[in-house]
Amino acid sequence: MSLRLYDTATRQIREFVPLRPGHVGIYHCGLTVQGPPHIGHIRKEVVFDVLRRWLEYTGHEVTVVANVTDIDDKILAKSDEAGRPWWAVAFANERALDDAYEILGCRLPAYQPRATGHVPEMVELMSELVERGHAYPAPDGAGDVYFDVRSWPSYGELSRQRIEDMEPAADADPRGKRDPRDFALWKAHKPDEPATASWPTPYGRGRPGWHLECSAMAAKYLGDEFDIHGGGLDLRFPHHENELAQSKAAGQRFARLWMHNAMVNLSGAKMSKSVGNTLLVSEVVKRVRPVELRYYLLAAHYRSVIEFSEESLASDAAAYRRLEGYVLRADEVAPGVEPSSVPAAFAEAMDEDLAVPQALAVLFEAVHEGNGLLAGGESAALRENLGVVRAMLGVLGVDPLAEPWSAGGRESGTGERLRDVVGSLVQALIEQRQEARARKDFATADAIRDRLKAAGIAVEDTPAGPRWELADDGR
RNA sequence: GGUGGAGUGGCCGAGAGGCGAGGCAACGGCCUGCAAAGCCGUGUACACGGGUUCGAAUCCCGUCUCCACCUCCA
Repeated sequence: MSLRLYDTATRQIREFVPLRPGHVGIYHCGLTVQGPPHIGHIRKEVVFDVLRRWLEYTGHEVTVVANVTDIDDKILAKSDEAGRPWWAVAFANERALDDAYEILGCRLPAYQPRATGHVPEMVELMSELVERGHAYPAPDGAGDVYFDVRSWPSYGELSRQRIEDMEPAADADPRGKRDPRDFALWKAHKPDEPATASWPTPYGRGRPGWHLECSAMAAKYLGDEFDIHGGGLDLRFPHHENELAQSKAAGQRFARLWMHNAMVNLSGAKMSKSVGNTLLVSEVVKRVRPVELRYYLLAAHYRSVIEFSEESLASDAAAYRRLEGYVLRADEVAPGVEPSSVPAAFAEAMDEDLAVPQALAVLFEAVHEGNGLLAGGESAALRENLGVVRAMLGVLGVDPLAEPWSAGGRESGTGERLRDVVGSLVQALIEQRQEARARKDFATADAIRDRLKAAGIAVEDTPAGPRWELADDGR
């Protein structure tokens, strides 16, 4: 059994065969850093992080490249508004993206190339396209360079559209375009834009168009043919279509398989800045813990739309706590169990186009079994179950005993020393409560428990004695 | 207008001709001094109308509704 993935280009689930056995190269479009990431953006990161973990679990070495588009119209506009250099705006948002990666337990890509750091590669690619007759400088001499869509017969193959059916560009400013659908490889410098936002080319000064960036950087880091190109579904057209056309027209083979994750909707519409219905990662993480947000974003199949709601977020957070509760309790009873290996049914689900919902069903069944085992105390069966459960959680990146979730316990950012202090205070109170219970002074015992509860600490009595954890403090 | 996708129990969310995925919530019970957690049990759902079939949520035809892309967008 091996991995099968849905390929947007052929619209079918195909067996995934890496170009080089045991090695997988993935390029997915990162962000245009015009603002901090919202949960729609980060869904893509979580989806591709799970893919990467699954590939690694099944013995592949994975190279992930995710670009950072750090120059574009909106960044320049934001820069104007804020009175700060465009690169300062871009960098601040790039930082916010990296923070989001980290807080959600997504491992960083191997390379995060910035567009502005790869201008020579882009110019080279653009010149190649001009030489081959697939691109041309704007006849008005302004410095724009366009891709000639009519020169590339398979243009439209990725999104299955015929050029005739496409709506012509809305700006209605063809400026010498041979076809209104021709798109800009390079955008001429405009007098009102800062000089630092343009670079010299044989066709005049200007800055790169978005599509050209990805083609140039994918080839630089992954070669002229690589395994998987990913991104949000909204990028399929025009961005990925254009990338594909450019790279192929320049003689490259480019991506072997295209993967697109579905959107996160809010109030029935795609979460996006232009609609004004975004939920920033930094905001949502105040309502649920980061690991719960990660679980929420990965629990649905990656090709299904997530209609965001507070209710479903809370529901998934509760579901995750069930998984976590088992692992933490089992680890207390049977300490030191490391992740082992994943059950066959889990592997089959993951292999079938990352069927995470089905994989989760396998996981929940194992946890259910584990909870039963837990009642009997330490046992070989419990240890085995815990190892298997941890292996599954690890593939999804939500094992509470693994990095980064284990470090700060349930509350990320809680200092270790502070935890120790709180721990011993709580322990003292729990001992008092135990004494009260022993002499059947339940009023006192309950008062202590209520007091702790009010302080955000949940105490529960188990066959192995009382245990405590930080409560959900109503979030 | 073109290209795709979706409508599943109170909610979320898989599945894709025949055995009630899974989770959240709810209710009853067990356990508990009481709780919490857990365990046991309780729900016959697949937008609507036709059709095919021994059998349809799943296939076919029609209808309605919703979403994405065709403009910057994960």
